Amino acid sequence: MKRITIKDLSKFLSLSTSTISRALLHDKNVNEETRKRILDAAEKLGYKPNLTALNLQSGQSKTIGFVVPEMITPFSAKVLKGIQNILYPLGYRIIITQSDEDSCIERKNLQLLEEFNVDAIIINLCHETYNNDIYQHIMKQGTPLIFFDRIPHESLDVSKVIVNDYIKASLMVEYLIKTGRKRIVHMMGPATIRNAMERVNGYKRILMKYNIFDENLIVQADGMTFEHGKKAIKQLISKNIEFDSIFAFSDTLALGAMNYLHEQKIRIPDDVAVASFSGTELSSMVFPQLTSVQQPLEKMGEIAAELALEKIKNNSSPSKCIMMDAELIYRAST
Amino acid sequence: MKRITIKDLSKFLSLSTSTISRALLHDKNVNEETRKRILDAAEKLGYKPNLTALNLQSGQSKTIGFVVPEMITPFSAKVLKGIQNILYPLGYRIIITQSDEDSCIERKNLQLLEEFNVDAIIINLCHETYNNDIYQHIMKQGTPLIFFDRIPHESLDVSKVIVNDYIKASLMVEYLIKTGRKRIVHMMGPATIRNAMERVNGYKRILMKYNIFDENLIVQADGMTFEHGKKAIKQLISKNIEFDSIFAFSDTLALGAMNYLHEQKIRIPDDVAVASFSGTELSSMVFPQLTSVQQPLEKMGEIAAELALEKIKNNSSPSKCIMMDAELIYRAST
DNA sequence: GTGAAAGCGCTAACAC
DNA sequence: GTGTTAGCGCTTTCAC
Repeated sequence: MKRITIKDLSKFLSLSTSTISRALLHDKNVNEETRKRILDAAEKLGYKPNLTALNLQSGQSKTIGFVVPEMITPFSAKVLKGIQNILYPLGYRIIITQSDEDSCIERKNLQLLEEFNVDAIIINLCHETYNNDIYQHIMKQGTPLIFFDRIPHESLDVSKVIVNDYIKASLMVEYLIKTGRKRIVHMMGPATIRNAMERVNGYKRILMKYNIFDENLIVQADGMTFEHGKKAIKQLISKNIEFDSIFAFSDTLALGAMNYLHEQKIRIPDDVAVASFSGTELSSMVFPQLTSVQQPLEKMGEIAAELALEKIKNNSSPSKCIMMDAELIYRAST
Repeated sequence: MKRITIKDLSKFLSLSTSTISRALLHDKNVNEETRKRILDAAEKLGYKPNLTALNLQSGQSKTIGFVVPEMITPFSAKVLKGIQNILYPLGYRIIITQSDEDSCIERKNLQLLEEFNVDAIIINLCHETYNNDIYQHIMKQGTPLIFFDRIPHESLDVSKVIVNDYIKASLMVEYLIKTGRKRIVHMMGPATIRNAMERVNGYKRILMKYNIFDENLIVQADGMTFEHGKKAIKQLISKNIEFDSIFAFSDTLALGAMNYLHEQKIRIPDDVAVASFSGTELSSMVFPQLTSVQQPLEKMGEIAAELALEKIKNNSSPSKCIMMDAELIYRAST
């Protein structure tokens, strides 16, 4: 089923390919009559432009790389949706790679995207710093890098999309306090993730403000999975440290913790309230439904895509850091 | 940061572009000495082949479309992983589109993929039949269509990857009976999905075999979301129909049901056991962890990708229907 | 207002 | 064993 090309049209209409091209591009230098004939013929014969040829010509690959740490929660999928909203209508393809929270895989993914000659890369880091050399290498090649959610340290001059982790964590913790909780555990994410530090700092600030800070209430998950969350809370309990609530770095960690609490017949929220930070459907698919900081993920994807487009148009355009607002959603777990 | 091309190499080495090309392609018609010089230079200057040029040349887009009904559960992401395993190393891009369980969106997505001129499409249907015309249209264009999980009726001559829904549903239901359950509810998926019919038939067969079939125990969810599952079980309960277990069409529906049971303080599995059909991490992230039919999703993705490659190589190669084995995983919910 | 021709980066058929 | 050339589908000078 050979595709109709501009050449076919040119033969069919006994016109040069350039005229056809012009008509198709709405160039004014085409007789109205001719234009119509061409458009009709194109329609009738089912002409579709060959994107590959256009890309070769323009020197772009019209492909954007999207690098995410995981796709087990709907987090990345929602951001992806936003990116697609913006980029698909513009004819961009999106190549997705999953890093499985592993910096080595992330590294390989970035190399893969380099092979693919992507026009830009939108990325949510695994762990900060480990791959800094590659980020810089890629940028030096002239490929714009846009970060969202988990971003690297200031050192890199890149555009970013984030929420105010520090403030939102503070607000969530303060909310827990207002509902009468005093022994609030923070299940912290890996310290190599900048957001983990922001959130723990927000947490600390509030607990100190209310004079109820206790170092022992911070538990560090060794990783980002459900099992890590479960294990962390198990250890805490085995140490006989009392607590009446948990503020977790992510939905996944929170779910792990909740699962263990359930197993131990600890009631949520009666005995222990649970809150998290994320904003995916996951929070409302468990029991009890989870109170959490809801990030505007789809919107974040859209913004990230727009930042990418800006940089594609002009790579030396100034980098922006867009701070999005996030909403606290109160559900049954608190 | 202009990319190094074969022409640059040719100038740099004072050789023709064809010799360079040959060396790079490991063509034997190149002097060993020359070959080495070329490869060294390519390495040193950081030569990367321009995939767009290759694609234009070969007439392929080296792009595969992937159409899925949703990405809220990790289901599609796992299949995607399998597809990526096979296709990324071969230089294929994968374009993902999400249909949100809506046939209209699926339709638009398929049209989008047509614009992108993909070499093949791997698809998990929303609802059967509604878009049959488009499937046929696409195939007539010469674009291979590979179905997995939810497949269309026999009428289409396409390759497919599935599990034996009928048998596995039977086994799961039989397992529930063996654990002493007698009033087993089946929460059925939309009848427009072939698998829903297969699974309900498997369910029926076993209940009839044990002489405990009761029409009232089949509830039909109006859709595929968590809320649909919740609503369906709520209605059942409001009708005062007694039951001691649920076999749900999908994880998502099962979770909705579980949520409602929890709300009503109905104990799982003590009062009501719950089992589902799927095979994602979701089943082990809830409480109690969910017994389910675990499909080898990543493997299914790999097979689907291979089937796609077969068809790309030779579109008239015979269509295959690969039936994968699925495992019953017994967890705390039963 | 239209056509001829060059060129994007690469491969392959054809010379030599 | 190497070079020349054409061509993949398209846009875009440059002529006329």
